Parts: sequence; structure tokens; C-alpha cells
Amino acid sequence: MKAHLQRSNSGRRQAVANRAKPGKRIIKKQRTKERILEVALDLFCRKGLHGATTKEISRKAGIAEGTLFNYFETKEDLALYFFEKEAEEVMKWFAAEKSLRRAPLAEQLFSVIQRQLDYITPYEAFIGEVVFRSLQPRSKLNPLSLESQERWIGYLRFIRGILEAAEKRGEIPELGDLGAYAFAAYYMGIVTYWLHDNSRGKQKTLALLDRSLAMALAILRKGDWKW
Amino acid sequence: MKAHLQRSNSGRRQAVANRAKPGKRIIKKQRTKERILEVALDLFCRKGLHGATTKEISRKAGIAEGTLFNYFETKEDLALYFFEKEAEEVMKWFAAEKSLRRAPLAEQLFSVIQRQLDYITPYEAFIGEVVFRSLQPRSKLNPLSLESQERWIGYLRFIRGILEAAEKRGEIPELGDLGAYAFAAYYMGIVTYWLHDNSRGKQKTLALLDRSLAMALAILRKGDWKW
DNA sequence: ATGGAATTATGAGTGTGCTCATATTTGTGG
DNA sequence: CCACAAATATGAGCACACTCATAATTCCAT
Repeated sequence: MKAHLQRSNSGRRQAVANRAKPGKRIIKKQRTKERILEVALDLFCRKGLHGATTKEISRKAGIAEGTLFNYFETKEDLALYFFEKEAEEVMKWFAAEKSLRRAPLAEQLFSVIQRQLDYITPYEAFIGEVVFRSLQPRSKLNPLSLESQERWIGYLRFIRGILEAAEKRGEIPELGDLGAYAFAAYYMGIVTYWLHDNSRGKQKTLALLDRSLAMALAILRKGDWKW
Repeated sequence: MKAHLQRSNSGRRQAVANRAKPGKRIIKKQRTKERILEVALDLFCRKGLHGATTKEISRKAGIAEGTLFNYFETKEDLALYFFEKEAEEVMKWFAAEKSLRRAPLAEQLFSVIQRQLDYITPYEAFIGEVVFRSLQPRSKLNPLSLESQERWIGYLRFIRGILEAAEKRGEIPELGDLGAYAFAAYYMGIVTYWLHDNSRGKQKTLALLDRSLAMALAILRKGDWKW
């Protein structure tokens, strides 16, 4: 088991002791991370993931080339950070949005996806290069296999929760794990469509979302499918 | 417009003139390509796409490092070759299999996917690293964007053809381009599931295929969805 | 304040995928 | 058979992502 990043045990003591003093180290660390992310976002958008080099990112962030890798294991991880944050963000948002709690499933899912798409809009230029790689397991011979899968576990549980609630309300039959799994595949399809959608305000994608979700749920409601 | 590979105009004259004499060049070329593919398949399976190096592939194939790139633009392209060949293969097979021509759509699609999965079984260890990259557009800033999309056009047209025939038979409503598009997303989901399926003979995947296809088509048959 | 431990920064070094000017091989017309 | 052109092979060289031994910084007990 390798520790890819230089790790610290800080924070544990901090959390217990004085919470008003963040400490010079933590502040610096956070500032550096923010600078990296800021510069990386700019370069990824302008040059794409492939076109932007870690050397340039480091230079413009004012750090040494090696320092970058103390913050992100790989360049790909750096790019994926934006995608991961978007998932976290939407989960928080959904938890807070109480009016959605009792809305019909179609509306919930539509809102979730729409919100996610909104969120990744600034990353449109490079997110396509990276999204699918995060989904895929690396080679089974590669020790990173599990790790890359874990990225999605939190999100899948989130979706699973939404679906389970709908199952309990009797909106849809019991789908089990496959429900969230199917949704993930569906979401990936939507993102792909979205990436190629040149209509104003991505209207076409929104229309497709609306129609396809309505259709899928209308169907699930009708039949009594036994899985 | 760059020509990435050293190209030849050979073959044109050959085709018109003497077809019994392949010519030393063409033979050598083909042999080299075969050796590369043989070695690459072995190494990709044993070490994964990331673990196998172009240096080792070249060495074991008995060619210089640079020669490899006269045959395949990138290492990724080399790996994708196996996936592309599989698509070609299944299209040929389907065209030849006359009994399938008038089979119900579910059976057709099931057969197609099952055949494709069978075909990629030897590549299981590394295909996951590569499949999704071929689907995705590279960055819009990257000139390779269109190219990587073109990989799928042939296959999508093939699926489109099958769906259109079913539309004309009245099996399903008219879906337009979205039909093939949805199928591709579905297929990607199945492949992902297949990659993680450890059941004997991938039974779970086959069961899922069966159920999900039957369900999807039963649904499409029922409603009169206007797109 | 001070020494020492824990943490973070550094950049020369490594092996990689890939390029390109050059050399070699193959095909063709005289 | 011989020049000449076209196609193909070659490997030194390049920029890249990433590593790691070492240096610099921060923290804390004394």
C-alpha cells in the first residue's frame, strides 16, 4: 500500500484544540491549492487537458514542478477534481432543497442533472477528455483499479437513495442496485449529448432530458417489472 | 491537415494490374503489422495498456521504436485496433447471418451484443482502459476531435440500419438518430457491467442483457411515443 | 529563544510516447 | 542492368508526466 501523497497528521490536534488559529502551514497549503486550481482551470479551458502542461501550471502557480504532485497525484486527478467537486456540490444542494424532497421522481432527477450540467459548464472545453476515464476501471493489473471506482461510489449511493425513496412511495418498482447503475449510464449518455449540443442554452439537451426522463418513468410506472 | 502516417499510393495500380503478385513491400508491411499486433496483444493482456511500453513492443516485434508509429499513430490507436476490428467483424457477421434478418429486434440486438462481448473476451484485461476514450471527443481545442468521433460512425450507421428495419416492420416507433445513440449508451453500460462481472461465463451480464432488452422493447411496443 | 521533529518544497533525474531528418529498401521505366 | 523515385525503416532527440533524495520551512516542548 503506497502513500502517493506526502501526508500529514495535522488537523487532528487542531480540531480538538484551538479552532480559531488555522496555523501558517494550513493556510499556505490551502492558498497553494487554490492557486493551482485557479491556474489549472484557466489552462485546461484554453488548451485542453492534453495541451496544458504540468510545467506551465506549476510555473504560473509559483511553485516548483514537483510540488504540484504533492497536491494532486496525477494531472488527470487535478482535472477530475472539478468533476468531483461538482458531484459533492449537487449532493449538498439536494439535501438542502427541501421543496424537492417530496417532488415526483422525474422532477428530482431532472433537477439533479440540470444542476450538474450547469455546474460543469465552465469546464466544458476539457471535461470530455476526463469524465469517462474516471468512470472506467484501469487495467485489472493496475493497482489503481479500485481507487478509480471509488470516485463514483458516493454519487451512486446518492442516486440510490433518491430511487429508494421513490420505490417506497410506490412511484417505481424495486430496481435494486441496477437503478443507480442504469442512471449513471444514462447520465453519461446525457453528458456526451450535452458536450456535442451547440443549440442556444443547450436547449436540445434539456428537451431530451425532459422527454427521456418522462418516458422512462411513465414506463416504469405502468408495468410491474420483476427483477 | 497533417498526414500522420507515412502514406503510400500503392494498391491502386496493383488493383488494376496484376492481382496475383502482392509485391514484396505489401507482404512485408502486412507481416510487420501482424507481428506488432501479436506482440502488442500479448503485452497489453499481461501488463495492461499503461504497463506495456512501445519500446518493448517494438523490440519484441523486431522493429525500430519509430517504425511502430508508421503503423499506428499512437499507442492508444494500437489498442483500439482490436476494438475496431471487433465492430467490423460483427457487422460482417450480421450481414451474412440471414436467419437473423427477419428475427425480432430483441433477438437481433441480443445476438449482436453477445457476439461483440464474445469477441472482446480475449482483450478483457485491457479493453476497459481504452473503450471509453474512443467514444469521447478529445478536447475541442484538439484537432483530433473529429477523427475520434469517426470511429463510431460506421457502427452507429449499422445499428441505425437495424433499428430502421424494425421501424418499418412496425416493431418500434420511429426513433430517428436517437435510437442508435441510445443504443450506444446502452452498449457502453453493458460493457462496463460485463467488465466487472465475475460470474461464470458472464451469466449475469447475459441475464441483464436479456431482461433489459426485453423490457425496453416491450415498452417501445406499447406506447406511441412521438419524438 | 532554541533544538529537534514533522511537514512541505525543490528541481535534477528517469523513463515514457512520439517526431523527424536521414538511411535503407523496393518498385519502375528505359 | 541501371538510375531514379517512392515507400518504408531507423534511432537519436524532444517534451512530457512523474519520482525522490535533499533542502527549507513550520511547529512545539523545553
